[in-house]
Amino acid sequence: MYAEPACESTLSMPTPSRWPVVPIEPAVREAAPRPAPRCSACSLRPACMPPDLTSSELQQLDTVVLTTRNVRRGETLFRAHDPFQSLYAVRTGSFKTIVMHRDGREQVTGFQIPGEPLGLDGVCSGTHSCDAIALEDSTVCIIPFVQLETFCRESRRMQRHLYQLMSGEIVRESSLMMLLGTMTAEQRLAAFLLDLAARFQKRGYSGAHFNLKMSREEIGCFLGMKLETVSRMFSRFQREGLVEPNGKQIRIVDLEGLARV
Amino acid sequence: MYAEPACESTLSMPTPSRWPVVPIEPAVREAAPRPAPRCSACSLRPACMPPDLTSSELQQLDTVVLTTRNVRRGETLFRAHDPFQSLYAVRTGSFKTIVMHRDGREQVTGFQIPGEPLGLDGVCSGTHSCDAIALEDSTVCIIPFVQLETFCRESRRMQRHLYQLMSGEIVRESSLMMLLGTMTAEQRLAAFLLDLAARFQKRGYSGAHFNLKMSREEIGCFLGMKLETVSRMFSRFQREGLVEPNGKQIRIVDLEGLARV
DNA sequence: CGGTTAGTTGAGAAAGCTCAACAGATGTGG
DNA sequence: CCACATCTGTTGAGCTTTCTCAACTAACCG
Repeated sequence: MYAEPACESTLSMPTPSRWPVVPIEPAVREAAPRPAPRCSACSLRPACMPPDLTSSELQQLDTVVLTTRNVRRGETLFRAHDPFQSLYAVRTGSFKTIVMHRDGREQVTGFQIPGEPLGLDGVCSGTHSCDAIALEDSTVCIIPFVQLETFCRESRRMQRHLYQLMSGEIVRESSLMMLLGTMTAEQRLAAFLLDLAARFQKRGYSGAHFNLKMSREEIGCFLGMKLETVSRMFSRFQREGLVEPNGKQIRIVDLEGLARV
Repeated sequence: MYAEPACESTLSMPTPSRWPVVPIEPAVREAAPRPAPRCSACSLRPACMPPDLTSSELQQLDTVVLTTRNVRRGETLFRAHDPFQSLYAVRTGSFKTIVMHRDGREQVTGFQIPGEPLGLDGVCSGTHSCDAIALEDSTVCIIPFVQLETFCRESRRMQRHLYQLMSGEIVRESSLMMLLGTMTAEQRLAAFLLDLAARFQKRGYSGAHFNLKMSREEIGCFLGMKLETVSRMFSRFQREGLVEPNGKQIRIVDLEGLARV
């Protein structure tokens, strides 16, 4: 999400569909799984898979991850209560995950950018517990869970990787709880921008200048505050010379200052 | 924690230590691992392990979980930055897990009662990311992670169980984020008491009458509010006839009312 | 080029925090 | 076993942060 890095644009180029029978029309192409460019050749593999797979493991991985799926902006990849079949890895674009209370209140529990996993919530009950919604036109790789389990019984590296992925999600959520439980609105937004900057940097994009794909309301819903407060905090950061916000374009001017907030 | 159920008291009876060499003295006995009563015979197994293990799987489980450890009230089972070696299952007593910010602010991320897991945060980086502190004198089973991984490659049931355990933790934390992000202080305390009641009921204790082992401050630190606010909310619930709090003794009078808050 | 949505800003209201006093419970040493 | 010190919990008063409601502007879309 956020940035539009030229270097990834090839990933979002439409691939000819080999989905059986179904005629290739926009409405269909959008929902239809399609052959995945192979993991073994994927530029996102370092972000997504263990670094040290052998070539035979890579080969087997290619037989597990066979398809991708396109999700248009605003559409759901899965919803709460959907049966859980597969994990997903964001390939292009970006998503938000939300949990909904019965009374309609919703909480954004995360934003996912390319290379990041989706669907881990579904393992425990066999049913998804949140909605995953595309923030822009996006693509995901589909990882059928039963096949992945089999693979993990045969490959220690892959087994360990999946455990680490899930544990990482647990740790990420703990620090989010810390954010929601102990920080002021100002500190939350600063922490959010710093986290974003770090994730971009890690992927080789600029950590200082990016493009938010989510609205002020979605940021607020993630950080536990109202959109007006988000907006005020952006203005405050601008006044203090920490950040140069221009709508969804964000330029971080003073990284250390932001960290000190 | 909370309740002192007579039915579990046998679990906390001291077992003769066979820890090699070390003389049996209080200071030592408290820290020393000791032989675990076997999983195959454990009354907590339904809460802790998959329900459908074969007898050969049970036998193998007994070779993985060989020891327990006692932790005195206020002491840590592990700390953030400790190397990760093992998962733990609470056997008797109760724990809190906390994440600490560099500036000293801390957030309680969970309370664990018998049958619940500890240490899943350590898998992702090989280092624990939180402190686990005993709320009362407690015992845990020690589950060496490398052996568990081996077991999971051999047993689908166990493999699936560990995935479910971790995913369950992810889902639990999401709903906590929802709580912290969208609810009022009153709603948070109500949700907390209801969650507690449900967990007790599930273990066969009274869901309507229990004994909190954590302080008002710890509750506040978990729910993202100050201890004074926790205390005021307890008083409010009492005035409204929902809960009969008597210090740490809690009696839930009107479960539906509490759910409606 | 209207109509709609997203973002900014202000003013007043409300929830929760801080500080402070006090009461009960708990623990400790004489 | 009591007296004293220390924690833990409760309650009140005033203050701060954030929310709510409202007006307005800019950007986007058909």
